[in-house]
Parts: sequence; C-alpha cells; structure tokens
Amino acid sequence: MQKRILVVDDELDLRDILQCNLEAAGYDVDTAASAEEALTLINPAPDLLLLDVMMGGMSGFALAEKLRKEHASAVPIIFLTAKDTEDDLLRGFSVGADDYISKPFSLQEVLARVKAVLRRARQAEPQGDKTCSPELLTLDSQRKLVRIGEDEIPLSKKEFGILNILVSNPGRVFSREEILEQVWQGESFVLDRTVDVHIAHVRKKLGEMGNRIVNRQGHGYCFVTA
Amino acid sequence: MQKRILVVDDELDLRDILQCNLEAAGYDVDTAASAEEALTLINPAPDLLLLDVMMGGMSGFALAEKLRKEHASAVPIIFLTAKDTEDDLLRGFSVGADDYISKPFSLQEVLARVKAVLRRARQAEPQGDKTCSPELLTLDSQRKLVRIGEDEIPLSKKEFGILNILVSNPGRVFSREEILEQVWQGESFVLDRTVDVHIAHVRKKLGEMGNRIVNRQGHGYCFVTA
DNA sequence: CTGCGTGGTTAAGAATTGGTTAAGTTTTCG
DNA sequence: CGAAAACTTAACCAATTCTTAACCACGCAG
Repeated sequence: MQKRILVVDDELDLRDILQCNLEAAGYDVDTAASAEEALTLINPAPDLLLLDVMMGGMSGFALAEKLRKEHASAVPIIFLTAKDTEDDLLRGFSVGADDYISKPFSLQEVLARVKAVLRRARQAEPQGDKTCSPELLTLDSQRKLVRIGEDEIPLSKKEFGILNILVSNPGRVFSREEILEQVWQGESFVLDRTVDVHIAHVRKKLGEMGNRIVNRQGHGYCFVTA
Repeated sequence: MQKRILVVDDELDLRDILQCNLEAAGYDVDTAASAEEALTLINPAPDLLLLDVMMGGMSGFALAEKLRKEHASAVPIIFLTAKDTEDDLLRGFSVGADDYISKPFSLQEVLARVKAVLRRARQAEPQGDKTCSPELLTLDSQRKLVRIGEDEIPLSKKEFGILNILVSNPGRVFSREEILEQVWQGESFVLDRTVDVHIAHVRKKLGEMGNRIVNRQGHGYCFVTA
C-alpha cells in the first residue's frame, strides 16, 4: 500500500531534499535527473510524478505530453517550476497536470499537495468518482461538480474541496482546522469561521441533501450517509 | 499534556517576545541564546524547536544537523530566519525542517505554524481507537461518539475527553485535577466539581454501562472493566 | 445524634458555538 | 476596464454546552 513517487529534476540538491523528505513521510521514492532517464523508470508506473518543468534535454511538459499520448499513462503529475506565469500554468494543465508548485516552495506545501493528489487519485480509481450514500450523490472531480440524481450542481473551488473530504470519509468528523489545512493548504491565515460560510453555501446548493452535512458542536462537520 | 517549546535565538528581544506570547498561548517555553546553550536543554526533548538560523557560534542549521545525526532526534523544527533566499530554504529542509518562517514575521503566523506542526506531530503518533471491556464499548474518535453494541451515542467535547482518558486506562483512577488538566488543557480556572457534572452526563448517556464509571472516594474516577 | 467531608443530582445563568445574512475584498473572465 | 463570481470577515441571533451553586444522601468520627 506504500505509494511510489518518481521525482524528476536536474538539480541534484533538490532531488535529494525531496527524496529524503518524501521518504521520511513514508513514501517510496525514485529519482531521475532528466526526462530521458525518467522514461526508463516508468515501468511499473509510479503512483505520482513530481516533475520539474525546466530541464536540460526534454522539458517536463514534453515528458508529460509524451507519457499521456504515447504511453497512454494516467499517472498523476505535479509540476515543479520556477516560472509561474499564467502561460506555463495553462500549458501544464493542458497536458493533464494534477497540481502545480512554484519554486521556491515550502516542504510543507509539497507534502500537503502530494498527499492531496494521491488522495484524489486513490478515490478516483475504484469506480470513477466518489459516490456516497446508497444513492444519488456523486462527486465529479474532473468537472468540479456534484451530481444528485439527474441534477448537476457546479461547485466553487473551496466548496468542492470541503464536500470532497467530507463525502470521501462519511461519518468522520472533521474539525474546521483539518478542513482548512486540507482545502486551503496553508494559503495564509484564514479564520476558521470562513469554513462555516462555505458549508452554508454547499448545504444550500445540495438542497435536501444538504442536511446530510451535519455539525457536531464543538467537534466539527461530518457527512452522514443515513 | 502541555507542550514544551524550546526557543533558540541570539536576540534577547525576540526571545522574550516569543516566550511571552507562546506562554500566553498555553505552551511551556524554554529559551536559549545560542545553539550551544540549546544543546544543554534538549534533555528531555521538547515537543518543538523554534530555531533561528543566523546566530553567533553554531548556526541554527548546524544545530539541527547535529541533533538529527548525532542525537538521532526527531523533534519537529521550525526555522526562523531573516534570509529568505531559495538556498536557505532548501538547506533548511535538507536537515528535515518542519516549517520555515521569515523575519519579520507576525506573531499570529508563528502561533498558527506552531500549532499546525504540533498537531501534525501528534497525529503522526499512535492512533488506534480504544475498545474497552471484554465487549461492547468502543470509543470512535473519528466520529466523536461511543458505541455500545449497536447503539451510537454522540458525546460533547468534554464528555468525549473525559470518557476517552478513563476508557483508555481502564482500572486506573484519575483525580479531578488530572482530568481537568488533560481535558481542559489549561483553559483557565474551572472548579473541579465541574468534572462531576460531566461525569453524571456521561453516565446517563451510557445507560447501564454508566455504572462502569466508578468513583473512588477521595481519589477520583475510574472505568472498571469487570 | 450531630457535624463534617465526600459525591450525586439538578437547575439556572454564563459562555461558547454554529447558522445566517450582509458587506467588503479579491479574483476571474468577457 | 467592468461585471460577475468567489472568498473573507464581521455581526446578529439561536441553540447547545459548560459552569456554578445549591440541595441531598451517605458514611464516619466525636
């Protein structure tokens, strides 16, 4: 069940740091110094690719495109890059990036995103997307919407994030802090009451299904299946 | 249960400010003016190290490396530094920093990160749920409730806290003071008789199982398995 | 029997917590 | 640029939880 991560970067220091810390976090880590070397390591497919964009030889984007198109690979990819222009961002996502981290980054940030992407990937596997309750409620992470029966209800980023972690662990109570950490990912310092407001929005959007999101006073929020 | 933090910085002002504010936030704080002095204070190991990078004598990085390598210590470390270049960031993480705060920083920021790191550290520890008695009574900390046979009984925060420590150590007697310390965590000054009231609530919620919570006159409360 | 220490129970007021709305700010997008 | 959407914060109110104090019961020593 241990997840294997392939780190591709041409800077030795960065590779070492990432490898060391990811391993400390319990992952199994391989590294490659170039896109070309990475290609020799993608069988068997790792569970996640941490991919530098700017590298000598084939760029990270080029490698990603090659993997997607020629190898029909769906490995989750997180790009690492010093460039954070919108163009790059868009190009990254156009080849199916799962996330994007700009250098310099904090290790905390990397770990959080790795965790988040793996979590998304895991729950995307079994049968497409997270369906909860004996019926009727499905989260579609591609389209960022929730389906209830025939209805498709679009959700904002935060709304989707919140509903996602709640529905992914039905019954489990998440404190506001946990929700902030997972959905906001250290995005700065936001009051925990902000979560309440988003919860209210989600509840309203879900209609009757909204009262499945239950507050346990003093503990946090949870999604009940019954 | 109170967390101990060791602040290492060569500026007296900064030490005082951090100590004062962290203590106000309920932490137990020691300070050291140098890496060398810090080394004399790491036994017993604190729960967190706030470590300035630039200091006369041994640098913060050097101290961190020494701790990790020579003392095999896994204490969480947050670096404080005026330098925020990428090089420094990377070097910090290479020795296993848990977070990184650039001067000048806001106290709010420090408190938030301290809290986050300590929370991560705690949840990295154990986590099994307590099932007690040869049968039938399980505390579910994810759902914040007790299960007795088929029944699921939700508990308030204090109720859960009290039942948790009692059930986690069946047979052991906890004085009211101990219970206050663990469950209330220095939340100010509360009469110990308050514990009695919560015990009564828990007993009522547990029904028959409630009389497993026994008072030992003059000593405190305990949970009996037989 | 009476006084004292201890603990169970109850009720009330205090404090905290959560739902909600609204207003201000930032981001997104045409 | 300007409008719309998303996000954050603050404020108000209602509901729950927490705290305190009071009243009892019990056991024991004087």
